[in-house]
Amino acid sequence: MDLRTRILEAAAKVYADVGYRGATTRRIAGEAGCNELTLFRHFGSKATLIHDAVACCGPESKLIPLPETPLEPYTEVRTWAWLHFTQMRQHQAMIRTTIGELEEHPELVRPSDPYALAYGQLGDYIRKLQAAGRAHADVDPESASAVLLNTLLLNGIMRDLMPELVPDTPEFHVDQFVLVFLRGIGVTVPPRA
Amino acid sequence: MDLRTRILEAAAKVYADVGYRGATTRRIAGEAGCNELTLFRHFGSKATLIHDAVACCGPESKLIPLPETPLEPYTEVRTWAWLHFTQMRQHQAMIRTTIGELEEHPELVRPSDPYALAYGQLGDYIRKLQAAGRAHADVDPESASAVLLNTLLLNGIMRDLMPELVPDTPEFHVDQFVLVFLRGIGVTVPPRA
DNA sequence: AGAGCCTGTAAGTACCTGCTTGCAATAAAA
DNA sequence: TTTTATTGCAAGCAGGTACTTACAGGCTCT
Repeated sequence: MDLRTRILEAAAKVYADVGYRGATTRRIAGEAGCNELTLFRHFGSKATLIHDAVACCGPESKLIPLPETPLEPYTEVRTWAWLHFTQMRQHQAMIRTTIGELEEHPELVRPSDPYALAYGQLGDYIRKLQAAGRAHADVDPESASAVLLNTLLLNGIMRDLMPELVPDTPEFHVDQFVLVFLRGIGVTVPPRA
Repeated sequence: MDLRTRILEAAAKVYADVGYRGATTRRIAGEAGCNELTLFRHFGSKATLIHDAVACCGPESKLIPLPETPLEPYTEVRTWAWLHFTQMRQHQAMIRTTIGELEEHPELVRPSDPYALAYGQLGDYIRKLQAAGRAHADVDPESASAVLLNTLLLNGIMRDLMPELVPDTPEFHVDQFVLVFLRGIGVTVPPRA
C-alpha cells in the first residue's frame, strides 16, 4: 500500500484511540511503520496530518438510500437503520473521540457528515408518510428523526464499552428501536410475540 | 470557600473543557488560583486529583423521582424527562469529554451513575404501564427506555455545539421526544394542533 | 511566646512534545 | 550513467509535562 495512505490510516486510528493530544507524531509514525520525519515531509505539521486523516478515514459520506415513496415502512426503515447502525459501530472509536474533542477542534467535523444528511433524509421520509395519511400529522419530522438516529448512535458507540448497560444483541435493539419509533409517529406495525 | 473544594471544582472544569491530557496541573492550579504544588500536597498525583474531581463534581446521583404507580403518563414522563434533560445540559461538557475518554479512562465512570439508574427507573415505569394494560406488551421496556434517554442525552450534549443541526428550542424538542416515545410504547396521548 | 500546620516561592529533575537539520541509502527516471 | 525523488538514521532544539526538594511567611491553637 502507498506509504502516504498508510500514514493517514495510522493517524486516523491513533486519533480515534487516544484523541488529538494523545496522538503524538512518534506514535503515529510507529503505527504506520515509518520514520517520524516522514510525517512532516508529507504533511508539514501534526495539525494538517490529523485533519486530513479524519477527513479521509472517517465515516463515509455515501448516502444510504431510503425509498422515494414509502411502501413498507417497517422493512424499509429497519434495513436503513441497520445499515446506519453498522456504519456507526464501525467508526465508534472515532465518533466518541470526535464528540469529546468537538469543543476544542470543531474543524474536524465536516458539515457534510453523513449523519447530518441522514437526519434530513429520515425527516423527508416521515413527511411523506404524513402526507399519505400514514403517520400522525402532529409530530415534528425532524424531532422524530432525531429520536431514531440519536438512539441508534448512542447505542452503537456505547454498547461495547458498557456491556452491563446494553445487554441485548444489536439486532434485537435495532428491531425494538424501529418498532417504538414507527409506532411513535403513528405507523401501524404488526404486533409480535 | 475551602481551598480543597476550590481545587476540585477547578479540576473538574478544566477536565470537562480539555480532557484528561489537556488538564495540566499548571492549568488547574491557575483556574483554582493557587500554587501548583498545593495540588500535589492535597492529592498526591494528577490521577487521583482528576478522579476525585469528576467523582464529586460530576452529575449528581440524586434520583429524579418517577411515580410508583403511573397515573398521567404524559405529564409524569414529561416533567421527569425535562429534569433529566436539564441536568444533562448542565454537565454537557463533562459528559462529552467522558464519552471521548471512556476507552482510556473507564475508571472515571462510576457504576452508580445517575444515567444507569435512570434507564432502570424508566424501564420499571414502562413495565407497570404494560401490567396495567396501558402499553403494548411486545415492546422491551429497557429498549424503549433507551429510546427516550439516548435521544435526550445526545440532544442535550450536542445542541449548543451544532446549532444548525438542532434548530428548535429545548422545550419543543423534549415535548416531541416524549410524545413520540409514549405513542411508541402504546400510550395514547391527546393529539395537538 | 512558641509549636504546628498550611500555603507560597524558587529552583530543578527526568521525560515527552512538535519540529528541524545534516547526511547516507535506495530506486526509479532521464 | 547520471539525475532526481523518496526514505531512513542520528542528533538535537526549545518548550511543556508531572513531580520533587528546600526554604520562608502567616495562621491558629496552646
